[in-house]
Amino acid sequence: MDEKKPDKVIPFSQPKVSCEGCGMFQLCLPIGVDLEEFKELDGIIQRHRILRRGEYLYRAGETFHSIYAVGAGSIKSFTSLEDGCEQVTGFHLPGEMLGLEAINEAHHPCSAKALETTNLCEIPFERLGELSQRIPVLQTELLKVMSKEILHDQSLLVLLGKKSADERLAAFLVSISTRYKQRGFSAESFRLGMSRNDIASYLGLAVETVSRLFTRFHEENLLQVHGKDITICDEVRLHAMAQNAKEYSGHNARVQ
Amino acid sequence: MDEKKPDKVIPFSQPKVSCEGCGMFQLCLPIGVDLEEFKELDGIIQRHRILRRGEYLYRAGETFHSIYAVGAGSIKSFTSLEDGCEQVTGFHLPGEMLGLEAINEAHHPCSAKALETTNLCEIPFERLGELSQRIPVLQTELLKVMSKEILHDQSLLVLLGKKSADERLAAFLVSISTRYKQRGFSAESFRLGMSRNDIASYLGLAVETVSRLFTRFHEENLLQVHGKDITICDEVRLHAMAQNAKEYSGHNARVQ
DNA sequence: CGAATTGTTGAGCACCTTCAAGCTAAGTGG
DNA sequence: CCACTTAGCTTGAAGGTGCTCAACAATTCG
Repeated sequence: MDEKKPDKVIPFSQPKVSCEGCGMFQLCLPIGVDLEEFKELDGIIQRHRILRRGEYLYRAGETFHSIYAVGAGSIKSFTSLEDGCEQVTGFHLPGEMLGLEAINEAHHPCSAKALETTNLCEIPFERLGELSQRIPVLQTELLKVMSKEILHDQSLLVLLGKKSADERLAAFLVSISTRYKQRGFSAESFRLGMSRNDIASYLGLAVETVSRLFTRFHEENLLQVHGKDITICDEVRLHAMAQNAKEYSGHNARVQ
Repeated sequence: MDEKKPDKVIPFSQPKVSCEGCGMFQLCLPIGVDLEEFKELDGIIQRHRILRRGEYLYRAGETFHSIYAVGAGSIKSFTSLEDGCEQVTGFHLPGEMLGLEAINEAHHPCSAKALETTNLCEIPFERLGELSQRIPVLQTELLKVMSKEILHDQSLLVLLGKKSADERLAAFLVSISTRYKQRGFSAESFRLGMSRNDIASYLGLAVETVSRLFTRFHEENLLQVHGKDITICDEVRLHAMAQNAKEYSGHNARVQ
């Protein structure tokens, strides 16, 4: 795990970049791991697994080995219900992790599928466990990532439990926008990798409702919508709406 | 479990029972921690914090120090929205843990309040971190508990995203029943510590709807309902309903 | 280019919410 | 101990939000 032959530079073809060379470097395991420690971590990570649109990363029921970090592209997590329909439980954008919900069990409780061509880092959980035994910061980071996931799910609970359809879509867009921004991408313009169906499932709405909302948001000059390409026009109002759809309308929300 | 100094018996007043003496012993940190290790864990746990009905364990925004395990009684977790109304995010029964969602932040993202007289063990997170650095099994267990929480939240997402009111209440009752059973209590008869309002919030429904459902379930001989005291009469049908309300009705669901 | 999948739009209706009133239970003070 | 107050629960009636069904448009893909 320590001694490294100079295999860092790979001839060509497969873009096998080490974490240090990866744009997502500070993002996957955010901070505080010093360089020596980091090399150990780098050593266990299996880099650049690539999936094409529609391919599965794992399926519900498969045995759990690794957690994953998204490099470029996007992934959806979902559970399939008895009657065949899916409930989308999360979208994973560049720099985000997935697979954490499986740690408790021997097998994955949900499936993960690429929404577009996506590359990921695979982190064998067994070895990550050993490693974080030795590297306190790593343990803390791991717990934080999991805690963050819990937090995210709970904010989703509020969304599904209390919010109207308007508020849900607004909150969804704000969330995506914020996450892109954190990763250094544009917060105003982005492409939604997922289908309207996926969005509807995630937000607990019918597809038709989501579709109607997009056109209405467009008419109200909140957004520019061209299929999957979204541009946020009135960020302030969208934020206000994400919290409370009734108060926003008409008069501008007070400008922060 | 073998050599014990006679410090087990405490003079009197404050019922300061060690974990070994606690009925929830194997439940909080389920398994596999050997005795020596366990004593270390036992050493950092602050036992028997007691709350009366309505008292807060912590409030949203307070700084995070500890996670908690419920001994007897029950706790609700909830976030308060801008407009004052609450979204209940979880109920915590004997043997279950709470506070995990705060690990990522310095402060608690939600509040926790006792639904009845409740005693808890407080586990300072800082020291638990150090300890699990030394005791691999403990680290694994901690991750598992968190992963389980994620899993639970995700099953709730499905509930709120896809299920009808009938299915939601049925699933809720099945969940409570199952959890009591796991802890060695009756799976058929139990008292719901929370108000109808709390249940409604948790399930994303109006209070009136929940109330109506209880009376309907009673009329259909699924349950006996006397205020907060519930007895499950037709467990099979309730289970079937929790998954798919339409298929269940009339004809018996196939018996497992 | 044609087939298939995905997205949009419209109309009607169902489920659940909202509003409103009465009821029960619990806690308080005289 | 009872009257009073208050909060919580139940029940009814009306209305709206979002769903279902259905047809059509647009996009993707072989």
